[in-house]
Amino acid sequence: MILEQLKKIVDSCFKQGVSEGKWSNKAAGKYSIEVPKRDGQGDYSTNMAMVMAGMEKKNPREIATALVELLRADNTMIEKLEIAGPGFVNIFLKKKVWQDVLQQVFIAGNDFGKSTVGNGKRVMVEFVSANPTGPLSIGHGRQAILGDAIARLLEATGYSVYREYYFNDAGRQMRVLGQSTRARYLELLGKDFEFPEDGYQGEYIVDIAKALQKEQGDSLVEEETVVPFTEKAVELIFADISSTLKRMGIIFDNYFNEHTLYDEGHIDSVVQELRDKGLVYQKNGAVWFKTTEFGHEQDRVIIKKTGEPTYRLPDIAYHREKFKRGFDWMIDIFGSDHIATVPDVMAGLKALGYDHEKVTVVLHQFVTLTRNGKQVKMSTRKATFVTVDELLDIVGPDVARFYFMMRKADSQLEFDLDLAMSEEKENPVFYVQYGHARLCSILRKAEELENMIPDLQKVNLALLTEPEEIQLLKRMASFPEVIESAAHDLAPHRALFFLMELAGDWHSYYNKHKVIDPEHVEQVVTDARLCLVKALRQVFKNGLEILGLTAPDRM
RNA sequence: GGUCCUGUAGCUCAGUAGGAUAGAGCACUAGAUUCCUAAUCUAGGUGUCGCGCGUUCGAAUCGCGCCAGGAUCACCA
Repeated sequence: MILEQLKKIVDSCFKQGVSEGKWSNKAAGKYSIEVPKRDGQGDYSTNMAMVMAGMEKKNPREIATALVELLRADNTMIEKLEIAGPGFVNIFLKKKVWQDVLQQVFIAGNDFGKSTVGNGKRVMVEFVSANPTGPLSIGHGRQAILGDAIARLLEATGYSVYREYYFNDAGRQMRVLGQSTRARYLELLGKDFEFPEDGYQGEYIVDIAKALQKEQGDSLVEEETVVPFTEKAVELIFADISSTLKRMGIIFDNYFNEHTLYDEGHIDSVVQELRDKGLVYQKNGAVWFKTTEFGHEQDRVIIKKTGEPTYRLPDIAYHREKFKRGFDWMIDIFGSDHIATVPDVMAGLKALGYDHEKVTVVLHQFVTLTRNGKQVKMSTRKATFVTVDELLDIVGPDVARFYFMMRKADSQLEFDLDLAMSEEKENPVFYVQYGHARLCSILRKAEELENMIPDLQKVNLALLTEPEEIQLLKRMASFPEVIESAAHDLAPHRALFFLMELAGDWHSYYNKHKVIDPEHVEQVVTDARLCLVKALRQVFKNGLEILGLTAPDRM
């Protein structure tokens, strides 16, 4: 907000310069205003003079001087101006500008940091989408948290968000699941059994078999089909998955079953439509989609010679349904192993006449687990993987969520179990949460002393002049921008880093300055600082909440 | 071989539309607590930003070419 105001001032000075013939309009929109890295270089700085220098063939410092003269006319925000380095104009703002941030925080309250830039646009975030063959693995965990955090950020910036989980409980994988379950069931009853070669070896299959035994006794021994086994397995695994998601605080608006696409004829109609457009042909008994028409290296099979579709076809049909359901924007969160499917789906959508740019795919890299400094080997087949549930048992939902959000999607994520389990010093989750708890503690103390939280209108905010206080005010002021940019770039980690930095500023301040200390701190200063504390608590609370983390009052 | 991602301090990683002397946490060392929670703070130092060339006032950031690691290239999903 402060940046926006300053931008207006700078822009109008730029225009004034144009109308006075000091420079041309060429640099419009090319220059920027940013926060300098180092102290002493102002609250903000602009590179306008340097951008212009190249275009106008003039000395940047001359332009900077002219710009400074124009900016000097402002007396609302600007305290001081300096020309530095190769031609930066450093802008120092009045302290009052920062002190007034507290007003904004109090007025906005729980909404501070949120915005309406999304303008109510309907966005679907599809994530997790694991088929019910077993418990959620660590990789799913990352995706679940990443997707949910992106959804939360979009909600915070004014989008209307719909969370969807796409799954398929049919096909070969389900047969194998049923066969595995039957084998375990027979094993439990001491009968002969044959475990499928590529069967699911996890302990959870045994649990499912036990549940079946409890409900059905030995009545399924003579069962010819695999159906009751598959059904039970799917039922229990799905219950397990949704309870894991619930533990992580994730609630989907809808679970979309691939079946729907067949039952309602969407698969057939996609094929028909592509056929009508001449983009489909028969070869070797299979049906091929001419993806080469869309710049791909080779065509792809969409219906096998067995008559079954490959995964591409339902994926395309599913995305078409998303469009038909009227979403303005569709975000898919996938693991990097899905990379090959993306171009095929996009080609399908293009072929069907949809604007594929409304689909954004976020691919995240893998997760590795380390423990005692060594990488934990994970294999689903051998069931040596760590499930999200087990992880939650070990570290709890806040820590799990925090760690999964700590890296940008493009980076591989190393999950250090030792660090995550630590309840002391080095755990960044507690560092941030402790910041909030400390603020609560001070406010409790204020109440105990019947000090009461002072009325903002009566407090003299001009008493907040310590460098650490200005730093905290600045940091708070940037919160809405951070949330907006994190949402825009679908990058929750950036909001998390903000909270860690805010916590750092706050812990330093806490150790250096007293808020409540009748002997050394004047009451009027305490009042002002209590306002600062209250506002800080609000920012911590909002930030933690937007990311789905809890904000404990005490620790 | 094609496509995508990654390569920044001993380790794990930030670095938003190219900006000034490249940052944080961990680890290591030494200190800080009569009083708002020491799950905290303060002070110590490290870098050919994988390599090379180019674009320009200016490159970790953009382009091209290499090198290394990961993912993926089914009539599996």
